Amino acid sequence: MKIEDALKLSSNTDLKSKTLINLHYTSRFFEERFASLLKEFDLSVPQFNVLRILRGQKGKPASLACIQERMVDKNSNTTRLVDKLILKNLVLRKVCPENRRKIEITITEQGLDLLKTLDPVTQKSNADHTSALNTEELELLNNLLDKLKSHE
Amino acid sequence: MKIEDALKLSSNTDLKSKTLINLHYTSRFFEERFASLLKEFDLSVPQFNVLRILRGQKGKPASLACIQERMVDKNSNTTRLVDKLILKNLVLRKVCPENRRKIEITITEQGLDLLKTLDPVTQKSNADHTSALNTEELELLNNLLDKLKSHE
DNA sequence: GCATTACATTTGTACCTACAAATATTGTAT
DNA sequence: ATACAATATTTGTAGGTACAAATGTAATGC
Repeated sequence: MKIEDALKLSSNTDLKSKTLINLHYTSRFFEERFASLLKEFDLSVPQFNVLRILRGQKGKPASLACIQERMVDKNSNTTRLVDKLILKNLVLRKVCPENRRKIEITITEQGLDLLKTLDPVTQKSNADHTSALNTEELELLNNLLDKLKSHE
Repeated sequence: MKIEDALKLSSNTDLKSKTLINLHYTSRFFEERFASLLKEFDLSVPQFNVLRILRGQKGKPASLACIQERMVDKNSNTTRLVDKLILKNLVLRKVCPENRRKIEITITEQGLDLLKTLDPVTQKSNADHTSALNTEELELLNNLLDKLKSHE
């Protein structure tokens, strides 16, 4: 469905504005679906992202700043996200002994298990959500998005 | 900048997942910038969208359900968004006389004036944000986004 | 050493989002 | 007419986002 029909956009909405609205709307469309999938596992999208980043550390602990840098939503309040994950026993937090300003966060066995359960689920969901585009189109879309971000 | 570098994605992230992450990240990237622009005018993005929808009504009042249907963020709590706009004298709310379940919302002169001030500002911002793509690429991007949403 | 600055995180506040339950009004079936 | 369902909005609650101020720790200059 074209974005102008989905949101009944005025016919004189210019192409540049329409593209940004379409980007926003399309993104939210899939985020919502992904969020409702994760909800069955009592996880929010940013919480899931924190876990994924921690797994990527392969045992090496991560500081809050390090997590934040790699989050899709850069402005998430990482302190409070980690608080929630600690309550669920999915991550551990301890003060870095070398630099007590820093916090060392690691994923627990339970967190790794949860991700292991989620792997096939999220993969299937992502494949399903992108099923309308073939490989070539997906690469094209990625390139256009990367180029769009490169504006000065 | 490629998304895998921006977020230091694992090299074995599949194309489908990468595309959805890129979509999410790119969208947030521009939403943030747009939000900080609107902030100078003491408006949030959803508040701005409500005003724009009301202007599109050309005097005809809109119900909350009607606004909601046309919002980019469908899950905004329109009642509370409208509350905030009323406090700023940008919209009016009254009960529909034919159907007292419905609420009729209209934009005030002050709201129209604000949008008039914002028009050149947002247009310039949108043009700036999309400056990295030419018309052909923008149309291609729109088509890919529309196609992506059409998945079954 | 002591003040100053920089760094890393935490806390506070206002707003937004997601969703379920509650309220009020209208329409419908019998 | 009354009960029941449908519609439209409101309210409550738990999380998330944005941003500024506060806290605690480490590094630097004198």
